[in-house]
Amino acid sequence: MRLARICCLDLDTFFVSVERILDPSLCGKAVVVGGTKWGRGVVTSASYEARAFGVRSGMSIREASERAPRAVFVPGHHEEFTSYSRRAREIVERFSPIVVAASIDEAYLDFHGCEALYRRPGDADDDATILRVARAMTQAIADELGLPSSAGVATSKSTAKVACGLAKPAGVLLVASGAEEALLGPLPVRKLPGIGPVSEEKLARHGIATLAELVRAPDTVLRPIFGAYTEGVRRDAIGLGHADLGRERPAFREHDPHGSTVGSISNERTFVEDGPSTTYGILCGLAERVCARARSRGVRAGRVTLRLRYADFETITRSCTVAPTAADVEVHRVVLRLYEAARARPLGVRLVGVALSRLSFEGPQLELPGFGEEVRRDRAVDAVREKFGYDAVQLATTLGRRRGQKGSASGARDQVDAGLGAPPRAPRVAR
DNA sequence: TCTGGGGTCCTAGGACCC
DNA sequence: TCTGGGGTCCTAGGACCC
Repeated sequence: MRLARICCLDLDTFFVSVERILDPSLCGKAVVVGGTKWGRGVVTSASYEARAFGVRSGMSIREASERAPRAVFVPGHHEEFTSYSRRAREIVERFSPIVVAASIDEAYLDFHGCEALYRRPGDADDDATILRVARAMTQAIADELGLPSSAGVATSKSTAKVACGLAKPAGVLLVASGAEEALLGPLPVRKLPGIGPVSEEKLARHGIATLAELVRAPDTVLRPIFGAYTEGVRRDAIGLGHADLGRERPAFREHDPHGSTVGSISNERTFVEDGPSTTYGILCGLAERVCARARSRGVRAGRVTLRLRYADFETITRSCTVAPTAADVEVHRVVLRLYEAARARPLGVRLVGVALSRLSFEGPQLELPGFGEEVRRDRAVDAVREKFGYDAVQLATTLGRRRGQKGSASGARDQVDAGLGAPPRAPRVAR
């Protein structure tokens, strides 16, 4: 018997809500979080007042400022977002022992088996009990943190998420077992998690606009669109999807040697102007950052990927399998080699990125020549950064970029190569 | 003044091996 | 002389989510 015991909890317009706590004068105003007004950023969160002007998350800041010229644009206090997210999670964990964080502002809970614990004489049935508990949870988040949130409760993760979306803002909706298909059927296909703009468009070409129509569509139509997901999409569309909460993403997970090969760590930067001559310095800075994050998580990467986006937005990736490493110099070498091989077009570059994947937990250190030295050096740098902040120590090439040195790309590379032999860093303690 | 940055998962072609 | 078939790894790209 399927029961409505899976709960999706989502903090409403999370970044905006945190900004309003930090600056109460933003309450009641159209607020857009995400980069500066004239930069190249996009909207990461928009208040309902801003949405009334047609502002949506993912939209460029430029377009948002055209639609809502009088809105308040703020870049966002990201450390505060992380802090509030953690505190919200602590509250949520009081309500169920099974909580899986899906993102900074979203979590799933499993209430199976919790009915007896929460049951009260006034509750009509167990569904009413769980609904009351979900309301108490959003109320606790509002009371203790001042953050609005919504919750959806259903028999599956997918339906719970849809219900949560329907409950917004600041609402709670429980979809009882058996009521799923009636609720989901009339909804546009785009409402189902996993169906994005591309699939929506492909379905539209077959005259499929609603989930009820999707469910009736033959396999010959759905298979080319959803591939391996086809059966899962079909089940989700009638509310018979999985009730298990799945894996927590590595970024939100404590150290877990059993999940050792999943996950990736990446860092990318879009330039203010296309085609800077300091690309090499930026690449080294990105490589250093992902390596530092890998070391802090106690993992090493078996694959290094370079991402490059040209001025016309064509995006390419080049990757390479490596012996597991989290050493700065190794990743520098690989990234610069990939960049040399990848840059074929005589066009400006607007973004570069570095990703580490095939992560494995650090075993005993290998006794390879030079390996121990690199690791010791990186660890020393990590220790200084731990104390004085990330920017306290920089690679010479990265520093060059920060000081605004122009220099040709090949000049920058020479600096890097020179840095690889000798200890590459000039330690600089901030302040 | 076009279009961020962090991720996950799937597909498909080619290399390579048996 | 076209020449099978299966399995796995590597790589590049793309859809989707927040």
